[in-house]
Amino acid sequence: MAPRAGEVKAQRSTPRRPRGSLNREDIIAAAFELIAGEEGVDGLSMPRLARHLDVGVTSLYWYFRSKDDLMAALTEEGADRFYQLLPDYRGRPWDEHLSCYFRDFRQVFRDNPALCDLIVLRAPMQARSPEAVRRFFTLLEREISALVQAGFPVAEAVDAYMTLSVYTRGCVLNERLFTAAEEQLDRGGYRAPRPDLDPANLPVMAEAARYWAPSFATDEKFEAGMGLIIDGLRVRLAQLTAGAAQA
Amino acid sequence: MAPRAGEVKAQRSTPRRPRGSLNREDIIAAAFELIAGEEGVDGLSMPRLARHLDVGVTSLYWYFRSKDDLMAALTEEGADRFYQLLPDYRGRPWDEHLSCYFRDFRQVFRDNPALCDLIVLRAPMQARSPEAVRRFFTLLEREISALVQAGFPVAEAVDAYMTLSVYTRGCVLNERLFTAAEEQLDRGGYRAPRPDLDPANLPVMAEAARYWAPSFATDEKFEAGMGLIIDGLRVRLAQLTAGAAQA
DNA sequence: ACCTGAACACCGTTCAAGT
DNA sequence: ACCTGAACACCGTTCAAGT
Repeated sequence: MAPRAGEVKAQRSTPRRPRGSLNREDIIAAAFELIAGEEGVDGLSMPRLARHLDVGVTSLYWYFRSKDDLMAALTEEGADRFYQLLPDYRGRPWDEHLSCYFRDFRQVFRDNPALCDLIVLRAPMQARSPEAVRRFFTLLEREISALVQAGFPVAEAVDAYMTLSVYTRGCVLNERLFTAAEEQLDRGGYRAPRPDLDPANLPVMAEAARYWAPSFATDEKFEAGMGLIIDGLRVRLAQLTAGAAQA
Repeated sequence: MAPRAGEVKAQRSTPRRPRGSLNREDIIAAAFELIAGEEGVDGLSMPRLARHLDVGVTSLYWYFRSKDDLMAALTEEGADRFYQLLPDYRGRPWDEHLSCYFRDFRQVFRDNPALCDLIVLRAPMQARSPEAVRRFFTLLEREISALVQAGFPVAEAVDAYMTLSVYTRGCVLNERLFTAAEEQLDRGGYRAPRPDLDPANLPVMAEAARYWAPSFATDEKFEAGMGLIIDGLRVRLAQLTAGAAQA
């Protein structure tokens, strides 16, 4: 069937790329440009990426077996970028070190939604290459050593770091889902009115509504939770040093 | 173009459904059957759902404006199911109450991956109907009242609950991503060998590897983190009662 | 009022080429 | 060795009907 007049098949503008003009790194870089934009990680598609690179869609499949394969590479690159954005707070007291570090940890994800989607929402560690894992462990070495120097045994230092990491990513996830839903509601979704909390049936929640932060997303709420965990760590450390003094 | 012999257009088996034979609840129930199965939430599609119901795809659009609309309904129903699976631990000491409650909180999500995907990965509260929010607040009233009775001011009780909730969902997310990635690797993905941690460069991590739990997914690790948070709460409570005794 | 298939734009992926 | 379009199965959604 002949195309109707004015019917233009979506197609590449240039006739053909020379042979060496494409490579893995350029594709990954272009993908990061796309996901950093309006459409985000969800808006990334192979056709869109090909268009952005002015390449035939199928050319991408020479460098990546599948979209999953590409996503794994993006996740890996994203994780590296993330580690490099975390400052080094060594030298401060251990509790101050921790709160500064995880405050920034959270802030980096808030500033980079694409990084958040890549790492918090889909990057378990075993999906990464040996080099990426090594870089990850190097970061952990730095952070966990600081706790060991403060007096924590290695096992407890690991638990401490992981607890704060899990908590922080939980906060980030909460906030990310919250803002995503807000955007969707703004784009014409039905927004239900807040139900009024009857103080007769729900006396505590009626009062709690005054302190309520949707999605636990404020700096204050994050700090409150982090403070609880660090207080717990202070207790442990006190027990440990007391035990050591006794022995 | 006439279809080739043996070419069968995927189509409904029965000729046409009577007029009142479909409704919102049946569609939601069928969707839950599908997402509870092998394919999970990601495998849910409008055509698949229609096939499962033996209905024309477009019939679904009479009851749900869009797939997003359907997903919101599933999330809402899922949240209700989740609340009902949480047992009531009132009457126990506040710290025991909390640890039992959040231990179950985590276990429910581990037992129901579909519920986890629906609620942990995409259900911020403001996407829910007034009734669902009311039911949610009713649960919170029960849980937070227990903390208030133990001596926490309302604001701190809310923070305590939310901190544990965020931490627990962080653990659940971690584990969910981990198992999803494992499955993908088992389905023929390339699995990189663990890098060996050179004790010369990474002395602490080399020792930590012995205590390492991938994805913080063991019961032990979960309990360790929860214990830290509850220890932090004990500190607060002690400060509060000391302050009250002084006044 | 409720159910329907045809049709459209989009997606991921395979394949059989071209250079 | 690298790049390509045609083609396929699938998806979400709209529309103009049928009953």
